[in-house]
Order: sequence, then structure tokens, then C-alpha cells
Amino acid sequence: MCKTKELIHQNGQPKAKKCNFAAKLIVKMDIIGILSNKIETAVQSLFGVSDQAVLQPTRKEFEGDYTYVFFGLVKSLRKSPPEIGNAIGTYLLDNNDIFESYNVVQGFLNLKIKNTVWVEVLNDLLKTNTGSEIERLSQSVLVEYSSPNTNKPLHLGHLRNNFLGYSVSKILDAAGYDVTKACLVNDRGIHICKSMVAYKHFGNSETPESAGIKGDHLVGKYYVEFDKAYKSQIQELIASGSTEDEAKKAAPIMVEAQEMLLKWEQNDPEIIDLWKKLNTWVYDGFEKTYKKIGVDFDKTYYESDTYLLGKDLVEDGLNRGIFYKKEDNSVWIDLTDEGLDNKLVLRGDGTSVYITQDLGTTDLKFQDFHSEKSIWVVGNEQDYHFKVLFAIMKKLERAYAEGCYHLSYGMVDLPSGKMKSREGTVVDADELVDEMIATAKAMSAEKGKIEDLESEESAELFRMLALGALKYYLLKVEPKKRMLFNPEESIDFQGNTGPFIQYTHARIKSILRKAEVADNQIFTLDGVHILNPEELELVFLIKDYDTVIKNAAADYSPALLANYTYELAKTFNGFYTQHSVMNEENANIKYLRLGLIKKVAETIKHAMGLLGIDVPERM
RNA sequence: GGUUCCAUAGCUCAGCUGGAUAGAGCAACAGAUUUCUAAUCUGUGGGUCGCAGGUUCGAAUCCUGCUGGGAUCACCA
Repeated sequence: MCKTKELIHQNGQPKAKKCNFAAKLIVKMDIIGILSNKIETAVQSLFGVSDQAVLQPTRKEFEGDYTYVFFGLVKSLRKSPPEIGNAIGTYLLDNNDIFESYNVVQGFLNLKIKNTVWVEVLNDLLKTNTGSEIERLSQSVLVEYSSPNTNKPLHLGHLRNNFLGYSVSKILDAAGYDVTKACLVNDRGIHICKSMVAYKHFGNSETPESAGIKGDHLVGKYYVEFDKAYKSQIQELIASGSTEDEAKKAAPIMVEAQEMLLKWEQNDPEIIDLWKKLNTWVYDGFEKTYKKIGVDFDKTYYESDTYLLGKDLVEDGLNRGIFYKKEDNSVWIDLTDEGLDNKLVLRGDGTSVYITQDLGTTDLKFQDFHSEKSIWVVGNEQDYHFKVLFAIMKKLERAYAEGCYHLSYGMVDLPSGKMKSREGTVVDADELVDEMIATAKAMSAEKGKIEDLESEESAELFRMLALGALKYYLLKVEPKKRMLFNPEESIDFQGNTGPFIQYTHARIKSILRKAEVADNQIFTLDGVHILNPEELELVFLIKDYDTVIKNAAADYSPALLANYTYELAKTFNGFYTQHSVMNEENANIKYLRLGLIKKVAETIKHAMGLLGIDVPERM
């Protein structure tokens, strides 16, 4: 048995040639690394120069698996491209046993790997559990996402946030980090007081039970009621001679809300009771929504606990001369050297602003978890805020400042334009999900796929498909880009969609059931196998899966994983139409295909899992 | 106005650290089922990669400027 690492370091081709298990060596290191290595050796011994070999998959219109681009050598060696390419190609074939052939087109050297090597690659893939080869990094990361306000229910924008946060957590975990999912609930402030005031006036003591409305929606209803009353009071005041600005400040209901906020801060028992009652309703509602959309948290912070934090931190910064005080006692920091402005960190009266409590909460999070990295999944309207926050942390010499990252994502627009809560154009999360489930049911009925539409199992399938469609739709777009939510497209089950991938999985599982392949069955290839082009394409994709996970983690981008999974599913469907598994007469080939498609199904399931999407056994 | 992000087919989006004739899906049209699920597959048409320069063997990709759009620049959160 060969010791892979030593062989690689020696670059000893003759020695590697003797080894009958060359392919094992390839899998352990990754084939691109091996190839680059061999090419670099070839270039070194042929021309006496070192070149970092850049490899890419060979384009379909050319013969080969990988392409070495050597334009760089043409100039320095002052030889013609064919001369160089042929020399390297010949050398590689003469000194290695893994190449089948090569061809040279301009500055491109296309290399074809022996089919037997690919079979060994597949064989190695079949032995390992999908995703299990990635080593743990013994680094922890805290991912904060969702972070709702408690005055209204979740909407479409929150869904993008939740799906992103959950998926990124999963991806980071798969990439080797220890992940903690956190949520910071904004449960205090003027917004919830508005709902409280309106409820007090117009609520008639109704409850979610008496009204038959989910708690978060009920509280949201009073938030809207507040706004209505507020607006009409403003109009009245303007009619009786006030300016608009005066009216906005003097409207009795607004004055009342502000008084209520003060009373809340003074712990007025009656106000606290009301606050607790409404918030409990909201949490109850949120809980149902989170459960339905399949996201959760390991740790929940409440702003009512943290909003006073950060003042000691300001004091500390002041003592160290990092902050400065103005005549009115307000505290500031000068960030002009960072390309930012002067920023207020504490009011003249000693009360906090947004950034104050965020400074404190950030410290708290690191005290609680000592994580190397901390990620905030927050919309791009807060880009500036996070620049400021991180810059301050750096100036305060917090060791963790380097590990802070704002995962900024773009807004979700509707075909009709932007979502605006005041204009009632917001897409409610609960309604949306319910509609999608109903659509999934209707489409299944139409296709005649499901026999019993009313069973528990079917209900679970419809939920799976609906959420698969929705999550995939929102995650396939690169996070930082703003995106368009087209309701009709989002419930589409064809093409680049979640259900397309789910269907592919179900199809494979159907074959595996028919073949009575157990979930834990291990396939070991030991006969003579030749992979056909469609099989080879699948192997080619699957062997890259771990790299895709790592890239997605490095970029905090579920989109990378979504695109990969789609590609894999599409490639499988191409294979499926051209080759039969169950009707294959050659037992060796049938066995290989069963192993291969099982691996495809496992990879799809794993990848979709990292997107927070479940896949069905049948559909 | 300052800062910042974005601009690729009719629409929605890919395009890895610069590489070969820029790819998918949707929509349109034409096909494929005696064969493991047709929620599938195959084909056709569709592009001055916002514009103009620059860097080099080579640019959708990097640099500069411009145009258009979003966000932000609160003692709001």
C-alpha cells in the first residue's frame, strides 16, 4: 500500500508509477492538486522554470478533462505554443500512468485522464460519507440572524434573512466550524409602545384566542391602528392651524406612546404587564412561524435585557482617549481616518443610542461564546452602521474585531416595486407560506401524482415542496444583490427550482427502493469498469462537493451551493434519460450505477440540507 | 453633494483567483414516453456583457472616468 503524502512530496513519478493505487493518492489530495503538481514538475524538468499551474475543467467542445493554460510560458521561453504544449504533454504521458491523452490548442493543453482513474475516484467517493471528510477547525462562529421587532409579524424580507442565516450556519458547520445560531429580539422601544397604546384604546381586551388571530398578527393589527389614529389626529391638528411638524409632535396618541416608553423604562407595573402580555402573544406567533419555516436558534437575546449595555464601554473609551466629549456632555468618536465621520456614541443626557447598545451587546456575545468569528445577517441598509461598529471595536482594541463580519443582503422587491408597510404592499410570511402549500397541493392533484391528498404524509410533502420552492428561490441569488420576488415564478416547479431538485432526489430513491438498496449499503467497485460520459460527468461533479462547501463558507454564499446542486440534478436527469439502471443487463455496470446514483442522491440531500431544504423520498 | 453596492438574452439569474465561440431557467416554437416517476429530456431562435478609455498574449472579470438605479450619510432603531 502506498503512503500517499510522501509520494506527493517527492514528486517521484517513477515511484508513483509502481504504485497500483495511484487513484487513491489522487482522491486523498484532490485531483487538481495532483495534476498541478505533475505539470509543475514537467515544466521544471523540461524548461528549468517554475510555473504555478492553473487548471480548469476542459470546455465541452474540446477533448479532455482538465486544461492547463500555459500562455505565460510562451513569452518567457520564446518558443511556440505547440512546441511547449507538445513537450509537456509528451512528458506527462511518458512519466505518469494516469493520463490517457492530450491535445494542444494555442496556449491550452487539454489533458484526458484515464477512465480507470476516474473509476478509482468514484470508488473512493463511495466509501466515505458525504461531507464527512472535511476536518473540524476547532474554531467557533456566532451567527446572528432573524432579529425581529415585536410589533408586527414577519414578512418576505424577514424570510430572506432567516433562510440566509440558517443556511449560512449550516454551511459553516459543514465547513468545520462550531456554530451557534443567535437571535436578538427587538422587544422594546417606541414601536411596541405604539401597538400597546392602540391596544389599550381600541383593543376591547381581545386576545389571539378570542379574535382567532395569531398573536404576532394581532399585535401588528394594533400597530396599524395606531398609525391610522395618528394620521387622523395630525390632520385634525393641521386643520386647526398647526404646521405639519407641530402636529406630528403634538398628536395626543404619539405623546401617549412616548410617555408610555418613559413609564416602561421606569418599570411602571401596569405598563410592564401590558408589554409582557403583548410580547408573549408575539413570541407565540413567531414560534409558530419559525417552526413552520424550519429555522431555530441556540441562543436568544432580548433588547430589553441588553439596551443599557455599552455605557461602561463608552466610559472606558473616554478614559483611554479614544472617544471625546463635547460641551453638552455628549460623547463622540472621530472615524475620519477610516473614511467615516464623527459619530455620536452617547447622548448628552447619558442615554444610549443604537450604536451604544450594539457595542455592549457585541461584547456580551463574545463573553458568552468566545467565538473566533461573529456574523450579523442584516440588510444592506445598515452597511454604514456596521462599518462604524467594527471600526470602533478595532479602535477599542477588541481582539475579536477582526472576526466580525456583516453579511449584508439586498432588499426583496416586488414586480410592483418596493415593499412598503405604510402602503400595505408587504408580503406577509405566514400568508405566503400557506399560499405556496396550497399551490403545491393543487399542482400535485393536477399531476395526479399523489393518491391521498388529505393524508398526513401528503401534507408533509406539500409543506416540503412549498418551502423548498420558496427557500431555493430566495437563496439561489447571491446575497448582496437585491432581488425580485415574482410570486408566479416562485411557485414554479420547473427548471432552476427547489422542487426540480427534490423531484430528482425522489426519482433516484425510487430506483434504489426498487433495487432494494439499503441506506447504509456500501458499494465497492472491484471488477473492470468503464465509465460512460454521463457517468463520468456525475463523478466529476461529486468529487468537487467538499470544495463547493468550503467556497460557500468562505463567501458566506448559499447561492454557490444552490447552483451546484442544480447542476448536479440537471446532470443526473441527463444521465437518467440516456441510461437505465434497473434494465442494465451487465451486472457490473448495474452495480456501479446503483452506487453512483446513491451517491448523487446523498449529495443532493446533503447540499439541500445545507440550504435548509428537505427532500422527499417520493413525490 | 459625500460614501457605498449594483448594471450580462424579452424576463429572472449564473459566470471560481483574468483564458478558448459568454451560460442556465422562464417565456415562444418544434420534438421525445413498448424502457427505473414526462414535476423529465432534446432541439431552434434570442447578446455592442450600461458607455468610454486604460492595463496585456488575452478583459463580462482588474484600474480610471461617465451614465442609470438602490442604500446610506439622525442625539431613529
